[in-house]
Amino acid sequence: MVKLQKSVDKRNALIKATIELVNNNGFHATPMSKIAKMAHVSPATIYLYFENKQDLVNKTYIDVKTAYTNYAFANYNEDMSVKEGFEFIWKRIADFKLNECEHAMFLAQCDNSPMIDEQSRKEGIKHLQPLLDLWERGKKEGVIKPMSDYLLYAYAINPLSFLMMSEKRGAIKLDQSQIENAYQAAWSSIKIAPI
Amino acid sequence: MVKLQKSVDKRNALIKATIELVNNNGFHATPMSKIAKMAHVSPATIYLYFENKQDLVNKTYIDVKTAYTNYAFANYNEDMSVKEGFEFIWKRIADFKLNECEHAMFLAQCDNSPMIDEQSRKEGIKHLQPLLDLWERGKKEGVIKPMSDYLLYAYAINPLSFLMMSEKRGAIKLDQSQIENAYQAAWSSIKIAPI
DNA sequence: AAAAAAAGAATGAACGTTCATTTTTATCTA
DNA sequence: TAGATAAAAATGAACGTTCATTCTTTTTTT
Repeated sequence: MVKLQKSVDKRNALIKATIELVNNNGFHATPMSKIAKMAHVSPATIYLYFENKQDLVNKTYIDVKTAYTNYAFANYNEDMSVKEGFEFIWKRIADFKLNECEHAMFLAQCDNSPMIDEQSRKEGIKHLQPLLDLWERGKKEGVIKPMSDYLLYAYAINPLSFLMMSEKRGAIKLDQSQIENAYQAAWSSIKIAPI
Repeated sequence: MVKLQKSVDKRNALIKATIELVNNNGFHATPMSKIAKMAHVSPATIYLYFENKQDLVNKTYIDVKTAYTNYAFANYNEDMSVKEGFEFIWKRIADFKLNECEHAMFLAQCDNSPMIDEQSRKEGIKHLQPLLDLWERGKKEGVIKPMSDYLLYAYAINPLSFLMMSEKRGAIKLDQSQIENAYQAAWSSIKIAPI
């Protein structure tokens, strides 16, 4: 049997340090030496786990994006009605963005800067399929507005990133009632209004 | 009389170069030497116009943010009804984000990374007041949902940033009918639904 | 005892900023 | 107005530092 060479713990520590340092300083102001220090590892050791700095940050991005979508769709099943399913997924995503905000901040920074390879970006989008399927069904049933997935995402999901950043920056504090407001805003932006 | 020393053109060229290079490479991967080259100026000259690199990027941020809000509120007047006023401002902002996308991209990157001083960030928010006033009026009239300004902004305005980035990345192409869809989504997310 | 993993020190390139000098502009004088 | 002079603006080269990455050696594991 080919044993698991190299420790998974060390890799995780490196990913974790990368997230924290990039959140606070940005990609290019985060030296490998600091990442190494925070992960209690020699700079040279990083290169046993990752090809180079760009590879490290790409892999970190994919890791975090995967954690995000795994969280979002955990316990979701397709038997739910479109409205129920959307509320379920939306609230999971809200949970993730507001509780795991280190991860969410990292994604927000990656998604708005040229620091990630186009390929890793594409890789990260894949995992959103269940939500896109739900929307497709919603459009067929006449429950969801017949708009492109990007428009639906822009209004139903993406605002959570803005709210998370605002909260992280101390501009607002999101309590339960505001999250409920946000959900209602999200739903009313994409649902087809009753006549 | 103290004449206008130093050329305004040169300052503008530096700001323009900063926007373009930061958009393509990020703040820390944009060397002063490249900014200088693109502005047809010696590196040392930059320091006659700005204190240092951080100051240059802060000033650029404020410049662009000001241009953004100036554009958004040009020709707006408070006599309009809340619905009319919102549509007017929204469409101006959409115009700006989709046509002046170099500027909009720069703002999006600044707003999601630690590259800007907290103080310059605050400075940039100020100019949004007319929109906040409109929303205040809308809430009083029972036309706009009684939510915090951050929530309203998150759903009514911020999605345009996401759409602009997606278009810039080549993922979508926004035609007039999609912009109209986006407007309807924005409005339905914040308006109070008829009973 | 051999192989794999990890380490710290070393390397060369790139960066922000400053320095010494030159070029341009404005002011003054005859 | 022409020429001289001073001040301001601009420059290219240089400095000291920092960084990603590699090299050589040591430690750990098999």
